[in-house]
Amino acid sequence: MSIKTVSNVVNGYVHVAPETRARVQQAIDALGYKPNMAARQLRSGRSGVIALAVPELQSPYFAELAGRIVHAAERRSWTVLIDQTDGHAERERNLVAGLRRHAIDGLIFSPLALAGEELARGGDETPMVLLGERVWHGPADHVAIDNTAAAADATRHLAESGRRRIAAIGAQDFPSAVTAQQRLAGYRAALEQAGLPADPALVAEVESFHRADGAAAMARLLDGPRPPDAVFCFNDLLALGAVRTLLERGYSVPGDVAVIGFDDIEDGRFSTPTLSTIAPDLGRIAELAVDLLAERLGEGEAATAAPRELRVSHRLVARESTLGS
Amino acid sequence: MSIKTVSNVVNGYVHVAPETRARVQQAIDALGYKPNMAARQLRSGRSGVIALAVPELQSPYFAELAGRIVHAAERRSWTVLIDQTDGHAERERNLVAGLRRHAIDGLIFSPLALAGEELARGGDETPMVLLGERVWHGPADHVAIDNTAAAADATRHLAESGRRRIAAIGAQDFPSAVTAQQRLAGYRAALEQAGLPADPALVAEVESFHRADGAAAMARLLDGPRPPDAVFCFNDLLALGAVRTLLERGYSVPGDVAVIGFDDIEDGRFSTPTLSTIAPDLGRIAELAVDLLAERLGEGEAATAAPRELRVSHRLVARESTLGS
DNA sequence: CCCGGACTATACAACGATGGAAACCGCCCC
DNA sequence: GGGGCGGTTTCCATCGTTGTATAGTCCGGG
Repeated sequence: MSIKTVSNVVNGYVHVAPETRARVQQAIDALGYKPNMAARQLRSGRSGVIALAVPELQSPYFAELAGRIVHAAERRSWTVLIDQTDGHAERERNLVAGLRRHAIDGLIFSPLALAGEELARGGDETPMVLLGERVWHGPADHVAIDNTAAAADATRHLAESGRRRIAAIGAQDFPSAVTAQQRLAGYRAALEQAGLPADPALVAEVESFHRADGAAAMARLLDGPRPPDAVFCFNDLLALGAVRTLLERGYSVPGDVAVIGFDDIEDGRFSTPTLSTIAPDLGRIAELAVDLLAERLGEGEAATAAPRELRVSHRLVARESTLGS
Repeated sequence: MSIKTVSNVVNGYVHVAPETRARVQQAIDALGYKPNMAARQLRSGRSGVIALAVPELQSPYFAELAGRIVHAAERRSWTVLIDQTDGHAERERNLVAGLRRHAIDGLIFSPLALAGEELARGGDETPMVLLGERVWHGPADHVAIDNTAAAADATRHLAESGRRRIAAIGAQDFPSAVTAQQRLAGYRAALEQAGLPADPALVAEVESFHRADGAAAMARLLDGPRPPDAVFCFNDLLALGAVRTLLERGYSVPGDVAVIGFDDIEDGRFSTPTLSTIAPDLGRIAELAVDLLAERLGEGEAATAAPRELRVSHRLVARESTLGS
C-alpha cells in the first residue's frame, strides 16, 4: 500500500481494486487522515481560494455583495478570502500590484480609491475582475450596471412625480470618484431632459457614502436659501441619513421632500418611510464576477482573451419615500 | 548565487553580505519574483489564513463583526477567509469536524444551529474560538457577552420607564437556540425583579432574526387581546421590523409602544426613531477572538491549556425608541 | 503454452521554499 | 605558516501530493 495508492483512492481514480479501496478508506477513517492542502496546492498550482477586496464590510451593500459572492463561489467549491481596503489608495495599489500575502487563484475587486490606468496589472497574472463603476475598456474584466442611466432613472422618477427642486447628495470631485461622477452626470442629464434648471446649490458633496454624511449633507441643503422638494442620494446609506435629518427637523417624507437612494439595501425595505431606490441585480453581479474568474482560470481560449465588460441590469423600486403610503 | 541565498535575502537573514543582498534584491525586482506561498506554507505548516464562519454576512451584526475581525487579524498579518453557514446544521458540523477544503491556521466560529457537545472537535487540531452565546465550559475557547444579564438590562430599562406590558420578540424553542433562550431568561428574570407578571401571550416566537420576522411578530402581538406597551426584541433587526409595523399601523414609538433591540447595529443609530439597544463591545470581541487563536498558535504553554471563557462587556444605549425625542 | 492487453500497484521525480550541515573564504593569532 | 574562527554561501533533505513511467498480476486467445 503505497502513498500513491492512497492518493488514488482519495481522488477517486478508477483503477483501484474495490478491496484495496476499502482497506485504504478504512485506514483513512481510522487514522483521521486529512489531505494536506498546502502540498496539493503546491503541486497543482491552485488553491481553490479567491480573494474579494471591498472597501468595508460594514457597508450593507458590500456585505450583501460579499455574501452573494461567497455563495456563488461555493457552487464552484471555491472559498472566499476577504480583503478590506478601507478605501486606502495604498492598499488598493498593493492589491493590484499583486503584493498579496496569500495564495489565491483570482481576485474580485471593488475599487474605491483607484481608477483608470492605475488599475492596470503589473506583472501579476492572477486574474482580476473589477466590480462597480469605472471607465470602460479598462485593463481587466469588469462587471457593473449602467450607472449613469440608473442615476437618470432615479432623477426622472422624482421629476415625474412633480418635483421641481431636485437635489443630489453624494457628489465628490476627486478624480477617482468615478461612481459619484457618473451618478452626478445621470442626475444632470435627467434634469435637463425634464426641463429643470440645474441649481449648483442643490448638489451636496460628501466625504464618504455613509449615513452620517447623508444626514449632514441634508442639513446643509435645508439650511440653504431655497431647500429642495426632492433628493436623489447616490446610495441608500446617504438616503437613510438624509431621511433621518428630514424627519428630525419635522419635514414629512415624501410630503415635503421626496427621497430616493441607490443600491436597494435591506434597511430601506423596513425603514419608515420605506426607501425608494435603484436596485442593481446583485446576485447577477456576483455570479458573473465568479464566472469570469472561472473562465480565466479555465484551460484554453477564454483564459487569454481581451478584457470583457459585462453590464448588469438594474431597476427602479418606488417605495414610500417617493410615493407616500 | 543559490536558491537558499535568495531565500535568506527575502527572509532578512542577517549573515548576507550587503553586496550580495543588493544584487539579489535587484534581480528580484527586475524579474518580479514573488515567493510561492503554497510552498512556504507546506514547509512551515502555517498559511497565515484564519477562517471566520458566520451564518450570513447579510446581517449587519455579522458583517460588522467580520469587518472587525478582518481588521484585528490584519494586525497579525493574517488574512480572513469567510465561510457562510446559512445556519445549516450540516455545514456547521462539517466545519467543526474539520472537513475544510482549505488550509487554515485557525477558525473563529459563530454557530447558529449547533450547540453544546455537538461543537466538540473530533480529530481536527486546528484551534477554534467560538463566538456568541452558548453554554459555558464547552469544548473550545469562547468569547461572549453576558447575554442573560444584557437581556435583563434591556428589559429593566423598559420597566423603569414605567412600562407594564413588556413583550419579547425573538423566542425560539429548538434546543440549539441558546441565544434566544438566554435572552428570554434574562427578560423573565427582569420582569420578575420588577414585579411584573409574565404573560405568555407577550412572548413572540420567530423563525429567524431578520427584519421580516420582527415585523410579523409585532403584527401578531398587536392583533392579540391586550397589546404590549413595550417590546424587547432579541436583536436590532427584529426591532427595526417591529418598529416598521408599529409606525405603519399608526402607533407612536415610543409614545404608544417603546422598543429596544440588541446588537447596536448602525441602522439603529439613523432610523426614525433611533433605536435603543444593547451594545456589545464588538471591537473587543474581535480582538479577543484573534488573540485567543494567536495564543493557541503560539509555541508553548498556552497552546495546550484548557478552553478559556472570556466575557466581554456590554452597555445599554438608550435612544429615541424608548426615551422619545 | 506463450503472449498481449487490461487492470492494478509501486517508484520516482517533481512543485518551491527553508532548516541545518557542510564548505568556502579571508584573516588573526600563536 | 598552519590552525582556528567568524562570516558567508552552498548543498542536501524535506514538507505532502500527484503525473508519469514502470513493474507486476491476471486472463483469454492464438
